[in-house]
Amino acid sequence: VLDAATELLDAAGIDAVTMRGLGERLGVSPMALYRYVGDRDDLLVALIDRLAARLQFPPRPDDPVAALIVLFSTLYDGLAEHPWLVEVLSRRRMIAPSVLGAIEEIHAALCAAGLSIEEAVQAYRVIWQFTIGALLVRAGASAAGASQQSQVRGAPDAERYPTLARAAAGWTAAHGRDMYRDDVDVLVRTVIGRP
Amino acid sequence: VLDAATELLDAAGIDAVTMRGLGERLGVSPMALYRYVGDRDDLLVALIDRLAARLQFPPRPDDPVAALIVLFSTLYDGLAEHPWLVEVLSRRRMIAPSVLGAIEEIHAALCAAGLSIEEAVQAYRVIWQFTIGALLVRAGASAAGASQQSQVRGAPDAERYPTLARAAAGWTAAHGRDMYRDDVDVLVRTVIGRP
DNA sequence: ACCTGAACACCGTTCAAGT
DNA sequence: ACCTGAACACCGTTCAAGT
Repeated sequence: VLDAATELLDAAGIDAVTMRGLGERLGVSPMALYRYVGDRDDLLVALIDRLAARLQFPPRPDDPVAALIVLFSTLYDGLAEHPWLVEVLSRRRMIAPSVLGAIEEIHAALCAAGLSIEEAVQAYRVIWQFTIGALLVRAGASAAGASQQSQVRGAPDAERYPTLARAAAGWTAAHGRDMYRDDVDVLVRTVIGRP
Repeated sequence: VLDAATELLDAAGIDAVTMRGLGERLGVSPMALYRYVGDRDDLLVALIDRLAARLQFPPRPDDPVAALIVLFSTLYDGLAEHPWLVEVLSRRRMIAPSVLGAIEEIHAALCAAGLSIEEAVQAYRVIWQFTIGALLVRAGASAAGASQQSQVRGAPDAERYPTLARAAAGWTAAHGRDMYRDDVDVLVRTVIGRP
């Protein structure tokens, strides 16, 4: 059912996952699929949950801060492979049941680090929204990729934007590399109040 | 040129902004538009820059922390009205030239608060990615809206997810309200190191 | 220069009809 | 129950042709 969709996705990308294309792959009319998924968006949501279920979390360190970084990094890395994912997430609110375990662990680690349950919820929301924003920025960056879309090339007009001009070096340094790991590190530490 | 697209967008939503629909509104063939935009995605990017240029920033307080909160909140509020925006951003890396002024001010305020230029860049990236993630989550939430998409309804299985069960109250509290202002507040303060 | 018509190669989805 | 054919109402985009 969804196996074929996953294969199709891995083989030909998200654009190939259409009702018609999937029907063809299964040797079946596109209409037959509507008995099983109801909707194309439904299909995509189910696909996301499948990808989430595939995530392999490495063993968690005892230190809550280190454990949090492992958990978030694994989520980020796993989702970063699929840029189309953020597009679906922007259309459908969803919490993939498959990641509930990880979310539980994150909350537990935040509490273990000394936060109250309310503080943990807020901290989780902040870091999660940061994570998903990082994914979105990354998706945009990879999509732009070879295409010379980077407006604001070189030093931004020092007259009008003096601080940005000074910051240009830092920007281009951040440009290529993926800064998620560093950023989530400072975020976790500051949120927990342990610099 | 883009005026018509903006009107169409405001009147009938992003789905109505198609080459064909826009051509019809202008009393012109869809093909004529390709002399002016090159691409549908191009059109959407230009539209985003237009929305960004429309943003009205209130006067900034002298206190850098307060100024940062005003700047980010205004960006957030302005972009939150257009959920389709994150979809475009996920496909195209872009920095709308119209918001460069705001970005400059943000960096300046971060430096004024005592951060080095490198720290300011990192702080900006973290808060910006958090902002865009908040927009994405919000877009998903509003899209789900009336449709009963909220899986994980009620208290999550206390057996398997004890911490989440304890957190349930905090979650449902956060559910309806928009927490951006509160969240960005703590984020700015912690990043600046002034609790 | 600027625009059009006709066509290509697709979509998702509905709905009545088949086995 | 499960599937199909044909059709509906669209898309973005190419390309040769018009004024």
